[in-house]
Amino acid sequence: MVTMADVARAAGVSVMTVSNVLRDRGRVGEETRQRVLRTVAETGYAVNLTARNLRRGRADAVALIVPSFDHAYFGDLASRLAALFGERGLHLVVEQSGASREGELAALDQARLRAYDGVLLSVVGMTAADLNALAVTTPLVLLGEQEAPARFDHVSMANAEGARAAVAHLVAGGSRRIAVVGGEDPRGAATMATERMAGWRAALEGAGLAAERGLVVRLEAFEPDAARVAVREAIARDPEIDGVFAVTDQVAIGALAGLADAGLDVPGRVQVMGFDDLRIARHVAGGLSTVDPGAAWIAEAAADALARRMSDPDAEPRHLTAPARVVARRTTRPA
Amino acid sequence: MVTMADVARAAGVSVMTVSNVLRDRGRVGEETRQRVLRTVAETGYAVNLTARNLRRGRADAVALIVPSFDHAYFGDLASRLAALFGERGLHLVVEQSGASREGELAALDQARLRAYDGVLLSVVGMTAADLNALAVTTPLVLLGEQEAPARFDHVSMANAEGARAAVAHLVAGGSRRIAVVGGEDPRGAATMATERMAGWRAALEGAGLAAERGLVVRLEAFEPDAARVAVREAIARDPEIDGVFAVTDQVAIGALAGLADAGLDVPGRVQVMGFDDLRIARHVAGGLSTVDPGAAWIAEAAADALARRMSDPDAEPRHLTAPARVVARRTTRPA
DNA sequence: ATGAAAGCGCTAACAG
DNA sequence: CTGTTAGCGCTTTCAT
Repeated sequence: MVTMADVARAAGVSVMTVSNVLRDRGRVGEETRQRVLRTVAETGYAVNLTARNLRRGRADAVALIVPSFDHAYFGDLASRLAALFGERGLHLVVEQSGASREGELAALDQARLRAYDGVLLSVVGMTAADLNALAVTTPLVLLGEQEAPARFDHVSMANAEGARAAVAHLVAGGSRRIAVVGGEDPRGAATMATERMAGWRAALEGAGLAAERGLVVRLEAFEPDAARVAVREAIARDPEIDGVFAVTDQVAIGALAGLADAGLDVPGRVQVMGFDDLRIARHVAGGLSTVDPGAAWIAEAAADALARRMSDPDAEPRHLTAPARVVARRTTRPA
Repeated sequence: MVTMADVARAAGVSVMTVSNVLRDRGRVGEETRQRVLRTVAETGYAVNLTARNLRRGRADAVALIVPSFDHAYFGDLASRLAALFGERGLHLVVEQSGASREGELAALDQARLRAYDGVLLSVVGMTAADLNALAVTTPLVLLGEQEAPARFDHVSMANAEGARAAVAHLVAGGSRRIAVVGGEDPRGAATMATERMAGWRAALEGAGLAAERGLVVRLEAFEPDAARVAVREAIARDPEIDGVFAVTDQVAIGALAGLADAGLDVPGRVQVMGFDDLRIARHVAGGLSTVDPGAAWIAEAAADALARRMSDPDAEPRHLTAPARVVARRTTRPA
């Protein structure tokens, strides 16, 4: 491995001159500059960022920690954030926590985090207590879950309100027995699904309808396969179901497949609503009606919040919620 | 920021003892150990990985560089790889190159790469010449594209053969005018799309059908929106089209939407084939017929190849190709 | 069982 | 315009 000292020796200058040339700092004679550059090219030298970062005390990089790489929502978020941080001269790297409490705790390992100038954490498995116990010194912004300790910056989406509006839209379209597919968190924590289910309940109650337990379709995983099977079973159990609110678009896609399996027309016989407005949403089933959680808004708010926290560690923590919006397409009937 | 020296002072020991306790190395008395551990907890100390990595000369981390975070295929790949490397005690971080030649070149910045023990690069925009010019010292394994310089390890999928089999399946199902949606790379480089298109051509020729230029539907981006519009236009231009081979499932989903817009029955009037076998493939349009490119195989081969390269930098480069397999579902007719 | 010294590769600060 | 000195926080090596 060739070091800066090797380059310096080969070019007949000091390491400082090499360093200065490479960073365009200090005053370096044009001739010397060229010689150093030539030597760098000849030797194939590249700075050791680990050493540079250690010395400078920063990395010019931020991390996004997501529950799973394998989810369209996070892919989209990561893409947006990469662009946003890029504009600020910061590199974005993505790490996976595994969507479990243990995974998140491990991913939040102080040591790991300290290698970055800032961290965006998309919480899923951790409880409020876990978050409270977190002793992180790296600038950190929490994403996604509804509740977060006041001392953290937090950017969330309007899960409950978006879900309420979505279900209200189903009601307006004429559905009376609306199942919620996704169910609540087993631990009763304020997770995305729990919040969205609360919105479902609120909408039903607001319309004078009963939020019966039988209408709650629990899922082990928020994936199409599980949803497809579960919806088929739910329909078989309760043929009166005439509306489906899926807690995510992925779940909605599975639900649509399950309804198709059962030979039920959408939206004629059963209306379907998703949540997330994934890019493919407009292309499935003629256009999946869903809730736009404000992904662009969230990415910008998160990037701003982290930049702010990085420049001022003592700034007052901010809790921001993106506005959600119902996107009516073809799996629901016009009101 | 609390350092190891701070902890040592507070615990009344030397930094070496702290280091030894933290890494479970060396012989440390139980009493001392407890005292150090207590001090670590009290001070909230966490090792500085940047310093540790500099000293140790490794990071216990590998990077996966993908063209875009925002693509289901790469999300899936990243998930699989994270698990595979996790088993080997290596941390996986994902970076985005931006799917352009410039982006990839920037992402391949020697300096960045050297911060990892190994790198997996999913090539898209770079030409063979670019790859050849690459002077990387970090253990590197190339992924995805068909051609790669012999000196690199390379794991690819059977793009041409998979596409050939897919189109042969369309022919067997009775299609005679089969459009390929995705088109070739403008630069004529051996990209995924070009390879898959070559497979389309081979299948047609093998069946005695003409691979007319009019059957090639070019796309600016391999996304549903673009595909939907392009397919609508193609069908309007040539109503005889009775089969569609989409170069990716994402494109296929858009193509299906376009065919639905045009009121054409799938698979009765037009058969549709995708490529990738994304998880949602089985849930769209009753089940999208597609090509399984062997994602699991690829992830394992890539992880093995990189581990091997990391342990032996001089090992003979290997070029591996995953077997592809047609998955016939409901958007094609049985032969 | 514990500690002192040296140095990983780089850059800030200052000297010339 | 260029070079010297010091040290970022840690681990390796060797001594005690």
